[in-house]
Amino acid sequence: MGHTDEAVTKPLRADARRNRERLVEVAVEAFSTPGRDVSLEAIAKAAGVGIGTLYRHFPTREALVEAAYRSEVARLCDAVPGLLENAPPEVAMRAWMDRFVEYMTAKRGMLDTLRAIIASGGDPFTETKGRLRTAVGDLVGAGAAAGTLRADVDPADVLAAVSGVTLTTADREQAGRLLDLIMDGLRAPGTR
Amino acid sequence: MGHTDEAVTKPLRADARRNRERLVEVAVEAFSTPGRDVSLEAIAKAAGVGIGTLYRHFPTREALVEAAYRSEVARLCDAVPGLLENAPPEVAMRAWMDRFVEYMTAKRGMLDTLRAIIASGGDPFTETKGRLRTAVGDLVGAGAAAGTLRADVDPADVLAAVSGVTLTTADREQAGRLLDLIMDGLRAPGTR
DNA sequence: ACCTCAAACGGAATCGCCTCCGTTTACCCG
DNA sequence: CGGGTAAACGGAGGCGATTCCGTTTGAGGT
Repeated sequence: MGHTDEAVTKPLRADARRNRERLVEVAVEAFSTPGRDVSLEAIAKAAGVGIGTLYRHFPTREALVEAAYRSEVARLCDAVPGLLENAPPEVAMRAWMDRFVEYMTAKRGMLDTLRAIIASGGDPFTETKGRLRTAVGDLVGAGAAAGTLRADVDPADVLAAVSGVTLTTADREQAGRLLDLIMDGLRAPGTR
Repeated sequence: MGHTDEAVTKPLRADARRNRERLVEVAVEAFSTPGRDVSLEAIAKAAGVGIGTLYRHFPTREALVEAAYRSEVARLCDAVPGLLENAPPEVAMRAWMDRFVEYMTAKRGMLDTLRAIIASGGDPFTETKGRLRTAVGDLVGAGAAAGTLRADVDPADVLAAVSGVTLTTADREQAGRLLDLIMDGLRAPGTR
């Protein structure tokens, strides 16, 4: 009755888990380059497994893309605690934004397939959106607690702003400048 | 100045036109059976042409489906004058409804691909809808002029009603009874 | 009637998707 | 520490899509 997935997932054999991870890893890499459409066989080979193995783990191309997508989101969100440990919140926030740009860039290569997933009834977004919101919320919260970031910021707004930057900017440099701009707006009054 | 397509279409060689027609014909037939997904090669063979010929005329599967769809609509609309010549308007209307049911049945087999066409930006409907409206309008007009059908009927409503019947009924017999019912509603007062 | 040539034809060849099944291997148990 | 077993592996094979190019043919000009 869970709403997200199965609590009864069997422990998966060691080699199986290894291969699955390997596949997602390669898939992220492969899908990140836009324009190139990679064959599943190529991904399997790059991951050092047979095509059959790929298909057992991901019965359809969509399943693989979705896994790759989720994996990227997870990496992004999991990075937050580490960033907060090693730097003051406002610096962590800025660093996280940079990662976000990378993440969105990767997503572009998957866009077509993600569209297909949506068209066929799936919804890869609602879950991941929640996770992202939480991640930003943690950063904002830490900054507010430290007094360096404004406390009245809606994480969703930050997300939207950063998304906008990645979608509209051409190169990294420009994106960096815009992110700096956003950061300025996030700082608590008097901490400029 | 046409808004629908190219006024500069070259006259197409005789054999080419023959083959194209043949292909559409076979495609309609093939797509009309739901569930069966026909290979393009099968269609080509059934039409007695090589696979290359099929691809030259219809570069993608979608192009073929759309052509088949348009062809069906055209057949349906073109039938109206003939029906009106050989029968009083209310009888012609009823006969046309029967044909409409057949047409919708055929469309079901194409539904998936039509969906795909829409998803990729195409719109196979607006044009055909207009043609259908005109066709029904002619039938209604003739009936009104003859005094056997109500004059205040919106063709779009008739279309909607008949569509509803085809979508909800299981067998021909039931559909026939419902169409009779609709016909009754269309008759001019006192002509029951 | 014949010639010419662009248009049209057809199908072999290539490629990716996906299935199926014989082989290998991790893990548990005595 | 073997031994058994179910899980996992891997790739050959079947199938459809799509391209490419050598061959055929309709149609206009002489």
